Amino acid sequence: MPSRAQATRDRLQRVALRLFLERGYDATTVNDVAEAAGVSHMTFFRHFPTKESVVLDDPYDPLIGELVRAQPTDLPPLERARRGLLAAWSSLPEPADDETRARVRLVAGHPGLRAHAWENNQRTEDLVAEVLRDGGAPRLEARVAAGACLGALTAALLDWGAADDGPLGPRVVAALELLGGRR
Amino acid sequence: MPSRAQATRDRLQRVALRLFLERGYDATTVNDVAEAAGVSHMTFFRHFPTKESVVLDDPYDPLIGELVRAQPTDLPPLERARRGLLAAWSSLPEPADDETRARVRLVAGHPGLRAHAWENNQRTEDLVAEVLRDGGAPRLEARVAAGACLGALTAALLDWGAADDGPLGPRVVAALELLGGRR
DNA sequence: GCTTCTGATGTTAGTCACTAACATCAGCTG
DNA sequence: CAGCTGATGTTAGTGACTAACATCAGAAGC
Repeated sequence: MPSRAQATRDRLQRVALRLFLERGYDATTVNDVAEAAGVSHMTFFRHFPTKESVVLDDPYDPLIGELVRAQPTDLPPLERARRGLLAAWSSLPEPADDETRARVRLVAGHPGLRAHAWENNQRTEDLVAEVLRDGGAPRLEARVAAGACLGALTAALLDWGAADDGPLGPRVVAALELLGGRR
Repeated sequence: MPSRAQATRDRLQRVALRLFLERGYDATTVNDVAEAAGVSHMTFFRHFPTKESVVLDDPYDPLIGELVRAQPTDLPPLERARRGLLAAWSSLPEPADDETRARVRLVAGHPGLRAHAWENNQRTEDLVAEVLRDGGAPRLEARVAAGACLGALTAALLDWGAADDGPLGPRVVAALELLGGRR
């Protein structure tokens, strides 16, 4: 991980977020970002495969997979997914700073970005569904459980982004609790 | 609904699906589709706002909103959403023909298309969440219920698309049943 | 210090989705 | 047949993204 490249990458990301917030995402071209960061647009694309990807990072999949797998297989799949995601959440550092909220809002307010964010989510969902299937769940049930839990997680994140106050954690926990089978 | 325009639209959609299946989505340009349909690329974009939209139609939102709203407000939001979506489903014609399955597969196999399909889904989700809030549900709970139900629906659709046999309807019903609070 | 090698970056010239402005053409109405 | 209107074509863009090739900065070895 050479440091010059890493510095350029960080600079691009920082500058991009700032410009997107200032001028709006669509009104900011990749060229604007590159120029403001003092590089050419090619350098931008060497660090980020798409304009959207500069806003969206999501490296948590492996951890989630592990922790869902660690839940007892005699639970119903929905419950297993739920507990696994709760466990994953509680083992992560709270990333709920203001910059993250700004990022969530940026994404929430832009259909294209929302769609891309959902792609990440979908990858996680596929992973969770696969783990559930390995634990013996029928395919449909595995997918539904994964879809419902990830849907709830996303809802919590968007809800937190739209709110002005309060930490993310409790919302995530509350969202997953709501799937917990009380009626 | 003038008939010439409608005919052109239908032709574009038919030709597009055929070419996408034959050559792949990315390898087919909008110009290819337009040319094969005997029109210019501008005509394509007059009928479909994006290349992706020619594959994705989704006019069911208003019905879903109505039917969720029609469920008793003294039910928990998740249950209300669940029953409303079940009602909406059972009042729709079964669209589960081979062409639809081909379409679902096309979408499932292409990240960009999946993302766009999710946008439609998100619109529906927002609508359902809003209806639930109108019925007195707290914001987070409304979003979670909507997210979980729509996630389950999508899972059912993808599951059906990936399978070789069987109708869609029962899968949808089964998916929503799985959210029905048994543990 | 100088060469050399390599990874980071720049330049240039594309393709393709998508848009705006304006021209034209087909079919219907009077 | 004149005229109107909606469907379509033409042209000329912008902007995301890619490929090919050139260059430049810094570390490694001499």
